[in-house]
Amino acid sequence: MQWQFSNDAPIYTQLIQQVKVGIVTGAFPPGERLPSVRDLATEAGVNPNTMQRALAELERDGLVYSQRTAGRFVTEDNTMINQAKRSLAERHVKTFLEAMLRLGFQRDEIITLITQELGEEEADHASA
Amino acid sequence: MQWQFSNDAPIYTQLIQQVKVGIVTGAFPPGERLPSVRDLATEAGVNPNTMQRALAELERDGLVYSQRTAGRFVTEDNTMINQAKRSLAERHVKTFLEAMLRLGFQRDEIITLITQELGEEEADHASA
DNA sequence: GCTGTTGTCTTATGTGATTAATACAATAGC
DNA sequence: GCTATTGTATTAATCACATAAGACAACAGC
Repeated sequence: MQWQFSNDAPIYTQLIQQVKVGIVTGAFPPGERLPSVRDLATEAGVNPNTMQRALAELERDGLVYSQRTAGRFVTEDNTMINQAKRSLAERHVKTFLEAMLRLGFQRDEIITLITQELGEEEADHASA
Repeated sequence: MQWQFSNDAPIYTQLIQQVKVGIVTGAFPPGERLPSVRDLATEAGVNPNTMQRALAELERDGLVYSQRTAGRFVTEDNTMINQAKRSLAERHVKTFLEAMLRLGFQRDEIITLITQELGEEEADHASA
């Protein structure tokens, strides 16, 4: 798990996002025990309280659950995880398109920019 | 000019973004005088100091300039404005694609999602 | 049963963002 | 020239975020 933060948003919200991404991408598989709050905090380089806050919020979403002293676990509900993934993707798509349309870009221009950038990334990977 | 803020980022950074968008979209045309700091602040529902901070930063970017007591004006440099627009777009595209690829979506899946969403928006507009 | 680890809670402190309330010099407009 | 408006600066107060340090009950594992 790679942890990195920007300074244009609260750390605890970024923690929520990154753990969530870790879950939907399988870095934290369904049913698997997460490292303890303290360990995760150390790993991410944040205060245990901050990590606790993020995990508590993920628990409210149902993506993880805690067993008093045994630790914290990723949900076994694959449907919920897929739902979370689809939800994340949809929000990204909507946010992106809203921003681009607001800037005045036409639909075909957006498609063009996307395919261009995808091509470049592919080229980058090939040359790397 | 529509002002709205989320609580997951400092207001002054959101102000910077929104004024910048206003400039590149022509809501604030090149060379035009902006409302005073106080008026803009009132309009946006924020403190004048916060608006001042945002405008000062836009001034460092060169998108606006201030004349002591006459007010603040949008740059007449269309090249700079177009450059800002392209820069904003590129950042949106990159951020979006990074997020989607990290979630594990394939290139063609991304294209599909985009075109789907664009189709729905078109339908929305048509029905409205 | 003991012990260490777990999630959880509490209190205190520091920092940055934001608001609030002014104040000032410069000057456009009359 | 006067005056109101302008950008700009200063100081203080408030709030959320983040850290720090420590405490507690519960219980898994021995």
